[in-house]
Amino acid sequence: MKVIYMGTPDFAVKALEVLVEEGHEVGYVVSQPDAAKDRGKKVKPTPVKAKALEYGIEVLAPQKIRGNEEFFETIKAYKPDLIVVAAYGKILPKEILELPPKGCINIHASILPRHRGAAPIQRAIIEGDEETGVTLMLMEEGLDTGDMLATSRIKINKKTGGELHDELSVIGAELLRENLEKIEMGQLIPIKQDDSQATYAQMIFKKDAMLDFSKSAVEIERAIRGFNPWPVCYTSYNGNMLKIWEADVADTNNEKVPGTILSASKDGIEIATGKGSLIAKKVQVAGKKPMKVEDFLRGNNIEILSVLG
RNA sequence: CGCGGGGUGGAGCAGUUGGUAGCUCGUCGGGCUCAUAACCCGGAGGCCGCAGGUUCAAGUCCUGUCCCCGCAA
Repeated sequence: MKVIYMGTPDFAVKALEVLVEEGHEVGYVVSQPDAAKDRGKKVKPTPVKAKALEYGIEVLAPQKIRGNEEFFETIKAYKPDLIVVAAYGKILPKEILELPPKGCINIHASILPRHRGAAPIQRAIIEGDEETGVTLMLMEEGLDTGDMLATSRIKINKKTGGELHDELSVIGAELLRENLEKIEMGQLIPIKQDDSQATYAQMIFKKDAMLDFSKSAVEIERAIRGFNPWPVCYTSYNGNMLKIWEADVADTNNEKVPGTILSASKDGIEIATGKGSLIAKKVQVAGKKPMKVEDFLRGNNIEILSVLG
């Protein structure tokens, strides 16, 4: 098939590889415009763009999609059979959705209709879901509201946002691979989403990762896991930023103010929360790499009973 | 050239007004002990990121360079 692929971050790289590996003609790859990011303000291509360039595929990175005549005419002239989208980052207008005969197919990192939207992977962890997955769906104008074509499920267990992200990226790409032929043949049966069960996974901002010790230790641990490796839950200790990369939950009940450091040893730094206590296992301070509490304590003194936040 | 912190024995940190390096842990050997992640004794291990400069003398001052990290986007 003649395919146009739209995607931006790491999550979307695998699916592009699958399209190429399966022998489809990817005429264009559409990605977000390069932006000055990271330390030093260096402009870097998006992961998907980088992969496309490796393949020698022409990359389009329009600033705007809606009302962009030049862009629309370009892809229209290509006459794609199918458009595949994975974490592209922009809403596609109706005219593009209706362009390819086989439709626009999206790879979404959740079992729809749960977690529609921007950050389905992290939100699934944070909200304590037992499992999540990937959904292959036909796109329509609403945000992740289209009919579902196929799903693949996976247990979350104690995975971090990063681990789950990587697994779902592969699972999503494989789900696409398994269904490409059926898509081409029109053999998949679209299943309507039950809108009454829909939830939205809001985009994540750095401030979302600020720790609130008045919550239960269980909830906090999930946030720490979900926000790892980005933005990483943080609090402050003596006015300095302290990130917590990994933590366990303990039943220990106490009367201390949430955020109070109860103890500190090689086994972790125990912190009082609204319910139960949290045991930080891996932490990081500004300018340093994340390190096990055991290592951290060798060179840093932690004052017991001081309060974080 | 966006702002800032840092690169010191395997790990995490100290290192004062420049005078050849110290702590905690680990590690190796020995001892105590029913036993131990405990305790005691002893040992190994560092061209102090790299290059140059100032100096009688630099981890410690100056310049350049590489790498890591926090913030901001």
